[in-house]
Amino acid sequence: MGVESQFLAEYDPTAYPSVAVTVDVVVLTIRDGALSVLLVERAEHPYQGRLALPGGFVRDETLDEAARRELAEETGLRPGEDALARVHLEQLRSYGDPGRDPRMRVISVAYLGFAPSLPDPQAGGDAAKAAWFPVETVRDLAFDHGLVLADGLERARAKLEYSPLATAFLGPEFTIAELRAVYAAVWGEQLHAGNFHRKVLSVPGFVESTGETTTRGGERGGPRARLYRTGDAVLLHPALLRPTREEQVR
Amino acid sequence: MGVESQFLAEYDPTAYPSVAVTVDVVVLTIRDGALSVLLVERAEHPYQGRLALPGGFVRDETLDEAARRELAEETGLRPGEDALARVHLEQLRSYGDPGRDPRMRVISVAYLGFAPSLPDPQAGGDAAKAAWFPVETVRDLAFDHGLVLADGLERARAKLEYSPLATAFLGPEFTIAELRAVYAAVWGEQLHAGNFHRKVLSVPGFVESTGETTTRGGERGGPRARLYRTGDAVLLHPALLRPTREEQVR
DNA sequence: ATAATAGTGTCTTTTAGACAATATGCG
DNA sequence: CGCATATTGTCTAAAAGACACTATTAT
Repeated sequence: MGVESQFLAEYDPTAYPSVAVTVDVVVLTIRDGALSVLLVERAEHPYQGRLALPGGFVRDETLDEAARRELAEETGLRPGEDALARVHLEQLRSYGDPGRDPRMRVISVAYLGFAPSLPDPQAGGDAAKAAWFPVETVRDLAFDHGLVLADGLERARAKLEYSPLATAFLGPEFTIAELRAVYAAVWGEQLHAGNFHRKVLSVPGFVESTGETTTRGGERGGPRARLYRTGDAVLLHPALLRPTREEQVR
Repeated sequence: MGVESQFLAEYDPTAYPSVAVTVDVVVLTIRDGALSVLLVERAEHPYQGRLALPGGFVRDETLDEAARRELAEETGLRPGEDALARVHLEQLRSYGDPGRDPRMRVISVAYLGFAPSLPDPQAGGDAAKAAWFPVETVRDLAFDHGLVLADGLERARAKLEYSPLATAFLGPEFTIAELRAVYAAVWGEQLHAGNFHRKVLSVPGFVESTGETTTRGGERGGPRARLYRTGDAVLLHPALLRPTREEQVR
């Protein structure tokens, strides 16, 4: 018995109806100080006209490649472009409840992305209207994308605690104040400037100095700030914990 | 244009060849003090005779249900059984590289389980030989299951730090020493008894006293230990961090 | 000049971890 | 009895967090 026919014998199409696999991407960025997510307006049924996460079917490629391809298509960035390469992408989790898509059984592998400031999306080719939306204003997404977004936000908030990925929201050089603004936007909390500053510099490998400073002070005054780039740490130790949330413990 | 036909128009079978979706389960338990994983011997090609994670095709059910069903089938536990209900199961991540299964494109949604001591698996019905193996002895798994297992172990180790899930490896009542043995087995490190004891009791909601003690002391002497059950915390705060691994930070 | 901000200093509280001490109960 | 173990005590170091202070620069 050949491998193929044997497999098909095990694979009873009645018991296992055909399944589609898609990737959906939660790409986050900071725009005007607000944590924002890339959404597209659906052109077709179901959920026509509703906002949804960018995504599409997986082709003959890895899941990671599918996620990056979808991201490129929806942002209108060229695959080789530097800005695209600087987006951090990681798998979030998969969603496969029967009925989550009314058309057929669809398993969606969701990805989470952290992007530096990007140009406004160009509705490149077949892509529907895409735009950045502050996450606080988002509601009534298509499919179960509201749940996916919520899971992505929680992952992002947790990730900033123990990984240096906050720097993925910034350019190659940044000030401690800019880094603090990322944490404030993602966590939705103000952070104490002095303590944050000392803490960041005390974590080995989080950031390294460039030796340079900004060419001018802040908008409303203040000294020039030193510039840093991302260090070589992959884990923050000790971690930068969110302000105590005793309430959320139980 | 109907919803179905419209979908099919978008879904070009050339560009998107048919895909199978499976669940694979990394179930961990503590046996004789060693962290162990449930594996099955493959009866069929490919990888005939090799050990693999238990798993199978997703039917008309949620992914979570599929994982619990596969777990029940491979352990021989009845679906309604109490022991099965006490197994903690959570989604790990998905694996979908083209070529990871030589027969066709297979996307596998992996689950991670924490089980209390279970009876030896009964090769229930069509299930292949299943048994528990100490994770340290495992090698050469079928497919990419070695990678899946490694990811599951890392998740389990991290999870013990900030969640009370270590108690899922134990019965409903346990001593602090038993809990410490779980941490030692999963992390592969000895922990200081005195400091561990005080730390566990200091974390709000981690464990609560039953007021009872064991009926006799340890095998080789010592006083009777107090018994505890799992508390109502879902997050440990402050967390129980692994002994410093400065080395692994970069 | 005024106000805002970068960066540093100081102090208190919490937590981690090393180590010791005491009491209990098995063989 | 002798030893292993449960539990508690003590002390030190690391880290978190509150708050104050100085220097710098935009307006």
